[in-house]
Amino acid sequence: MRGVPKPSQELLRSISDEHVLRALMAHRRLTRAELAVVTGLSKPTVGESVRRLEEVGLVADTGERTPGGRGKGRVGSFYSLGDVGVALVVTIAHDGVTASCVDAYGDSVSRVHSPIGGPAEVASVLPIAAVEAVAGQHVRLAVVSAADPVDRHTGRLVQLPDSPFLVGALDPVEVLRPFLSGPVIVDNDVNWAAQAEQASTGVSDFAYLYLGEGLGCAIVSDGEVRRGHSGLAGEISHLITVGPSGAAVPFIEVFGALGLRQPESTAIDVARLLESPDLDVVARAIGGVVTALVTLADPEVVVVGGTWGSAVLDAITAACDRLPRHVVVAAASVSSPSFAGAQAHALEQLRNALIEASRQR
Amino acid sequence: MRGVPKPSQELLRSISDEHVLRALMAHRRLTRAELAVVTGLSKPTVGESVRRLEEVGLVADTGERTPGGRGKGRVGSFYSLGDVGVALVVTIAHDGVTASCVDAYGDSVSRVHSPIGGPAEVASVLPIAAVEAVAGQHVRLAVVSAADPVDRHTGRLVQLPDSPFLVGALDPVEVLRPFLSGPVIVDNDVNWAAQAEQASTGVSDFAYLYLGEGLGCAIVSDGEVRRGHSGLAGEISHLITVGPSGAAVPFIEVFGALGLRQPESTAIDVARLLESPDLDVVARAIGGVVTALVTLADPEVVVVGGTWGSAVLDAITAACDRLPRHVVVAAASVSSPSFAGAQAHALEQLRNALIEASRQR
DNA sequence: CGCTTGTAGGCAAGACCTCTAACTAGAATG
DNA sequence: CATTCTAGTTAGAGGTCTTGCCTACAAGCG
Repeated sequence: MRGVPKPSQELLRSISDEHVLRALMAHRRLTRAELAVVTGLSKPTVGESVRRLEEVGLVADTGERTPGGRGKGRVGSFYSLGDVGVALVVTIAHDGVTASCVDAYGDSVSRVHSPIGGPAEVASVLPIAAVEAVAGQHVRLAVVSAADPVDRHTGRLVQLPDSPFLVGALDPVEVLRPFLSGPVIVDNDVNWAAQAEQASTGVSDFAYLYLGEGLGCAIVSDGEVRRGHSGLAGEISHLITVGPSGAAVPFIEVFGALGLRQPESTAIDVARLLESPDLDVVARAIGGVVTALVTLADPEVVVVGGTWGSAVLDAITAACDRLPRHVVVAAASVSSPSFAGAQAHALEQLRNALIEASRQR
Repeated sequence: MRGVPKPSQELLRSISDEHVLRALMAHRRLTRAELAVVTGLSKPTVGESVRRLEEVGLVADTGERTPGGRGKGRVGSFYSLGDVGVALVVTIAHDGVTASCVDAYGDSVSRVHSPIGGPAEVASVLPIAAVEAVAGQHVRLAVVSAADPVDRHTGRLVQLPDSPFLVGALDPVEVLRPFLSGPVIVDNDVNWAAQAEQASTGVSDFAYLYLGEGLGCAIVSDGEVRRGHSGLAGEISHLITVGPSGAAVPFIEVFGALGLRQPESTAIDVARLLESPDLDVVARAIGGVVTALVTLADPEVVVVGGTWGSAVLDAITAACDRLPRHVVVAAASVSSPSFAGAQAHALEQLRNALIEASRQR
């Protein structure tokens, strides 16, 4: 039984405030009369709510006045959110760090990209990029996308046996905590990409198969990314599939057996892979992975993304057509999906934090 | 953004009523004074709510009075839920149909079991068992557990290629609709079993591996059973795993290759399996299935149930200890898990339906 | 210039809901 | 029979929402 709130006048008031705040988030600036129409509340109720929210600084009179094309009538005052803080969005990939701030309207108010030469530089570059993106603004929370598995409970990046470790050991929570007043939310880039795809397509049950230097997968069930107990759901390197000779081997070893891994590393050599004569073998192995996805997660569609995912889409589709349970395979449709997904989540959390703040005082 | 209700006095009232109803569901009978303590509401508020609910028949004066050991003081009246209807719980397995009614307190008020000889008899036995269990009561909804895959949208039982079809083609929604005034909720028995296990252990991320005449699996993520797009998540017969000779083969074919399937059927011959010298091969194949579970769903624990699941638990544990990603394997702890899970869901839905009814009038 | 029209915002009254505090009802106790 | 204790009711205050009406104010028109 989920906790039902106690009935009280205060509850009603906070619901009114939430309606007003969400309307301003969606429409940027509105007069009280417009707020009444948009929220469905009465004018006096809106008036009271605006007065309260203005008092605690969540809403501010913009100074703008209505007449200016709207014709006749008394001038109205436009209200918008006050100086209310932003959310920090960070993506960490093996080739660089991006930091960006998003405000409660969903606008990027800054964006900094810092290329890096290798994993070792992340720890030093990250705070610098963050400072620059933040630029003195009040940051309420941060959302981080990293190209490695993330421990769900600690937010730390973890290395799994025999898996490429692109970003390297890092504790983003610790690094970013000084810059903000709220939580740091860390997750794998593939999970964020899937979340962006979910928002874009509206499909509630699908799998996102990421094929790049690393191999990953995200599973969306009932409209949400499912991370599993430790946050390692979708780390498919060790999934058993069909190897070159038909033997049962871990997925990642298919690439080893075909000589498609980078020297001195566990990462995949994408350039060589794309010219390889063994693409059909790779596709058959991917077919085994898709079989696992279909049997265990039953997605409506398997979305394929990553640096070489779309290049081999036809081969994958052909391999999947031979499977006993049919499934639709499609290419990913969102660009910069990890960033988009992380930013969307940051926006949602920022908005929730503001609603929460309106309840406190 | 989930729909936030509009603020109104009526909303407060309905929340008060919900508190009173839930308190009575949990405690069976309470005086108004006790209701005030349990709900945290004031005495007058409780008094009003009881009056309203009594008027629409959801609450009734039991006639019982307090004094009887409680000492001095004015006698109080005990209130309880009125004649409020029940939920029908049905399990359909290859060897019989069980029908049972549960009331809003969670008590089974009737239970009927009808053995059957084969799948063909289900259609005729089901309505008879339902009539007997219902016995004229007002049934608000039904929850059905079936030992075959269930289409999530239609509630119909479906046959997957090369999978045993224990119960056979059936549309429980159509069969049961005449007996009740609300929805019929159908799902696979393994999913219900996992739900019972979830309620019993409180673990939010785990997998339930069912090993019986049929093979099945349920995945619980973030505290809920995840069914996938069509409801076929966990139908693992075709999952690729390690076969007898080390080749990559579908899980179900391991049993075929070892001669452990029943003649003229796709079901597993459990008696022969338990005496088989190839249990290590079976365990290794199950290890491949567990690997898929771990990589895709990242469960905290893999719970093993079914008619032969616990018998081979040690072999499974040994096979899983050799996997690169470690996972805890445990035996299922709930008895009659499918029934328990279905009944728990029926109870929850029945209670919600009553709260809903209190809002209508 | 003054009147009409139309919009923004505020005020007043009324309907409800919940709460506290005080009061009534009624049974056991000594 | 007075006391004590508990159940339930009544009265009044505080708070929120809504409807309906009023004031403020700018544009347009004769």
